[in-house]
Amino acid sequence: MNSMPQWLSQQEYAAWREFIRMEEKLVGRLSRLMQAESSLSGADYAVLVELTDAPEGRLRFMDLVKAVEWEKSRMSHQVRRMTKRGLVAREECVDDGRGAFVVITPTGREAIAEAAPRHVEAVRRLFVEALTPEELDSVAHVSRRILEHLEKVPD
Amino acid sequence: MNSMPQWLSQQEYAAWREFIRMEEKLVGRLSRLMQAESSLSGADYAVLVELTDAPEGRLRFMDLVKAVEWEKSRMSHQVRRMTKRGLVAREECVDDGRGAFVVITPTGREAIAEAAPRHVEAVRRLFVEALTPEELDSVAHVSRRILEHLEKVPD
DNA sequence: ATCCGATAGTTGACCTGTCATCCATCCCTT
DNA sequence: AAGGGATGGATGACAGGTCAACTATCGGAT
Repeated sequence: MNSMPQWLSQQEYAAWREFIRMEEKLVGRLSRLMQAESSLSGADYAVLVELTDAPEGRLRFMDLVKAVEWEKSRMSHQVRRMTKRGLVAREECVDDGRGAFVVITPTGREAIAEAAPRHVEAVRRLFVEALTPEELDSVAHVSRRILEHLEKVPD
Repeated sequence: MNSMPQWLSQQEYAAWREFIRMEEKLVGRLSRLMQAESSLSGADYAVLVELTDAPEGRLRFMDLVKAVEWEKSRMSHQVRRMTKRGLVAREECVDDGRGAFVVITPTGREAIAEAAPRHVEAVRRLFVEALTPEELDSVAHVSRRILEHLEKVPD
């Protein structure tokens, strides 16, 4: 791709390349750490955090989907696997015959209570500690800019 | 996680949260775009770029692994799949009985020649165009900082 | 009352990546 | 020359995600 200067400037290409290398390494390493230390994946963690924050640890399936911004099929698979492991349970919804609730179980609460400190610690070690406060702000700012842009731009 | 202010400051948490949302959306969208437009995934693309840049489009398996910084088992699977699709071929290595070469095929060259412009265009639309030149520099800088830090920090 | 589009959620096939393990060859030491 | 650790690479089982279809219910218009 170095041989295609007409498409991306040196600067643009460098930014992209560094960014993509960084995110692969950072995310990869973090998820392996989580897997190893807590047997809770990032996906498990995200779901359990949402449920923990919800009243009675219970959320409508679709609300859960919206909260973590996944596709519903992904969530459906995820919930099935987590149910099998006893981390969450499904409940029927009286109001809406199509609906379902997802509830965190005691096992699930235990799991996230144990995982959370390690997870936060990993984020601190790998990410937060790499950067100065100014750089942290800069990450937040740039991330928001990209997110905004993604919402405006069509596929 | 809002309920654990002692672990990550507001600022630190905000930066992490925005970053991770952004990278999920950006990477997800880019890879779906690539899949749809060119039937070449990001992984396929990375491998073909490396091979294209190599003399005779040929690289030792392990050199390829190092070039893209993957695990070797990932590369092994990837090469098998790409071989099946005719994008690359394996060749024996005379010098080293254990060794193998991976070579890009004419089909592979065609594929990347067709995919490259679309890929670059997608990177431009989703990423480059979201940011000012200063912000691009900032991304590159922060990414490097994190990468350096990752190398220093043990698991 | 019924029809119909929208919403809720599931499922199965398929692709990608990880981990652990395995085998063969290489090369260094004795 | 013979071991033995390191290196090169393949493989199989598995978890995770995407896509496309499918089912079932809801709710508003007729």
